Amino acid sequence: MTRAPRRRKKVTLQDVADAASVSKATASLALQNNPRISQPTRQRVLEAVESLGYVYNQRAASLRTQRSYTVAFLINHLANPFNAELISGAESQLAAEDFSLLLGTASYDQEKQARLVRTMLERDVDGLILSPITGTEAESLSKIAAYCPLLLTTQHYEALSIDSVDMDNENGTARAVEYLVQLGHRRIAFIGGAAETPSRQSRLRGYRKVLERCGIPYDPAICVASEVTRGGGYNAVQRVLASPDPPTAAFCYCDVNAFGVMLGLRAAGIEAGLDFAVVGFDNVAEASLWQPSLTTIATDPAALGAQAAKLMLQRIAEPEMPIQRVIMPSRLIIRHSTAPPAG
Amino acid sequence: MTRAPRRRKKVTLQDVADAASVSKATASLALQNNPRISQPTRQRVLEAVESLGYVYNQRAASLRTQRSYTVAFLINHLANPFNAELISGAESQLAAEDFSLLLGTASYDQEKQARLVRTMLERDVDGLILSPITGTEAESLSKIAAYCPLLLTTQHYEALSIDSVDMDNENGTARAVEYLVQLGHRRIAFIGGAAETPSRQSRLRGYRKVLERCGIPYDPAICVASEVTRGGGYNAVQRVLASPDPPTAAFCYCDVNAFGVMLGLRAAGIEAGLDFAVVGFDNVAEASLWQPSLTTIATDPAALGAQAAKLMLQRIAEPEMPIQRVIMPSRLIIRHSTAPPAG
DNA sequence: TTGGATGCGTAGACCGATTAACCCAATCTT
DNA sequence: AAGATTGGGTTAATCGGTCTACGCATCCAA
Repeated sequence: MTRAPRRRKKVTLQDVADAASVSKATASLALQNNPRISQPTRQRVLEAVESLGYVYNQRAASLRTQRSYTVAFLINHLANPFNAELISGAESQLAAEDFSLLLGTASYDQEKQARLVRTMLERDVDGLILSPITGTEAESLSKIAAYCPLLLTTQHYEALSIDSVDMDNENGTARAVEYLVQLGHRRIAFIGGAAETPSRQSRLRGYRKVLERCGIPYDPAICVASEVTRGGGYNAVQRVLASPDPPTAAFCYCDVNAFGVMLGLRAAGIEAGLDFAVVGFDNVAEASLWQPSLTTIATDPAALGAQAAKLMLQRIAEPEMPIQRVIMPSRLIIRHSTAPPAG
Repeated sequence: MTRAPRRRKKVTLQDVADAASVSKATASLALQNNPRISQPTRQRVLEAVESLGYVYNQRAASLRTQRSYTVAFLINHLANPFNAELISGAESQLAAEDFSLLLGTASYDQEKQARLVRTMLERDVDGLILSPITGTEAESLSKIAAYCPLLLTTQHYEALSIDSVDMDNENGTARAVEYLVQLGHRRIAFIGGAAETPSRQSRLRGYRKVLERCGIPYDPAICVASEVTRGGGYNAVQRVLASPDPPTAAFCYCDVNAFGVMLGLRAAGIEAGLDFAVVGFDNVAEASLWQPSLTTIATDPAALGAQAAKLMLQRIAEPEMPIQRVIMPSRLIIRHSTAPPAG
């Protein structure tokens, strides 16, 4: 196999200028289509660019212009399809405006997140979109926000005035629980989600609101937090089934928990969609493939990402604009894991 | 055009130097732990950094050092879980070496890919990892490679001497087909994959090698390409079933095609794993959830991405090192979609 | 006493763009 | 005809770092 081609020294704007027999300034202005440069001169510059194979150096330019046309996006874990879509939506939106996306994955590691934030600030990004690890302190977020445009997604902090784009946890959950009530359920469990996280609290709020509106008492005994895994759902459902007055339905914090719940039910001889109603949240791809297919709340993570990017671009263009909090709509998708109570 | 954003003026190294009553050069060297700077002086500089909240400007430095510590990774579509894992693996590897990853998604659009490549080169990345769109011309690739370190993944070009990291298409397929033969199958279809793509050709090569070795004739009538979607597999399997001597098993180009094949079989009253054996390729998350669960070739996309990143870092460190082609191993995962031929 | 070393910093030229300020004909005003 | 415009460019400062070459004490050996 041949060796790597020797990399030739890069062509700079000065080289272009020399080739076109103009000054560097003229070359620069010509490429910016500045009306001050006459058509024939511009033409000469463009020809020089072409013949020398000049590639614009955005990095050098940004030193002067103080704009990097780059936005960082930090998430926990890319293999999570929700996050993949989120990033994907953001990237498309950014690319459409000639921005690039610097990606960082923090892997649920507080320290790694901090290191990545640091790196991104050193990279001098125009903005930072963060899907913070649960447990990230508000103070460290406001420190970042003081330094560069910051936008939170997936988790927002009530107390901080920082741009955020989130899905509608509260109303989405409410819609799901309402549906269960409509089916005739009165004992509805709330299963899963890491305790104390803002997103679980929002969903719990939506859940309680509906109960209240329908005159159903709230019973902490059938509301149990868990790890956001199948195992978490599996264990949690066992617990609520063991309660003196077991539920006939469950709203699950997320689809993954819901899958665990369905497995846990089956282990207890109960079949979701027949003897018990299960609703999830997220509408991940597996939701429609599961047996029975999962009734769930669909959010649109790509739209969420796109919206986050759009808002960030606005913020960059207009730093003094008032803080915005965007809530993206969600909708109920009815499948086969839900049915009226047995009997 | 909006007016220039009023950014908080950032603290520069000069500010730090002033605060520590040293020159800019000294401040710079101190932060680099250069032995030329005495301990007390270094200490003063570090204190100034701390008290002023100085943030290093990697972008400015890179102008001088000609190293951006940034690698671009271009893929088609991030929502594809294979790609998500690929990127994820690469990002971790890069972050571990203090590099950042600029992400671009080309969305199967040749022109968009070209635009992204351009943008990345203008961003002055240290290297570019590309999972090229099928149909990308070799010539344009070598043009890129002449300009900046380039690494191909997912598709390689025999004729080009460019670093590449790929999964083992040929042997992986061979292993799968061997397994089918061991089960007793003699009529084995090859279904799916976009015609003429390098990766399909490699897999087809692996398939034919095994047939040859086992003295089974190759029959183009039961080897049909298709779109890389469920629908593609669905339609393709109908075609081979209609052949005069229909197969009893199928190797599918990828899991997604395999799912389509299973659906197509079911539509024809045939059940995979009972009357017919189906093998996929990729081992996507759904493969284990499907009914019946899918026997498939597992590749490890995260490891692939990590390896790509690792090789790129080597290449950046040593541009003249000989071109490398890495093939990542794959393994057969036996599940329930395969069984000996009926009867 | 003189000529190195040696230790610790600093001056200032870069890197590759952008852009404010200026310059010089040619043309227009009055 | 003198002064003001205007069109088309150029000069040189600037962005925020890095790094080579040099300066200046101090100390040591001969």
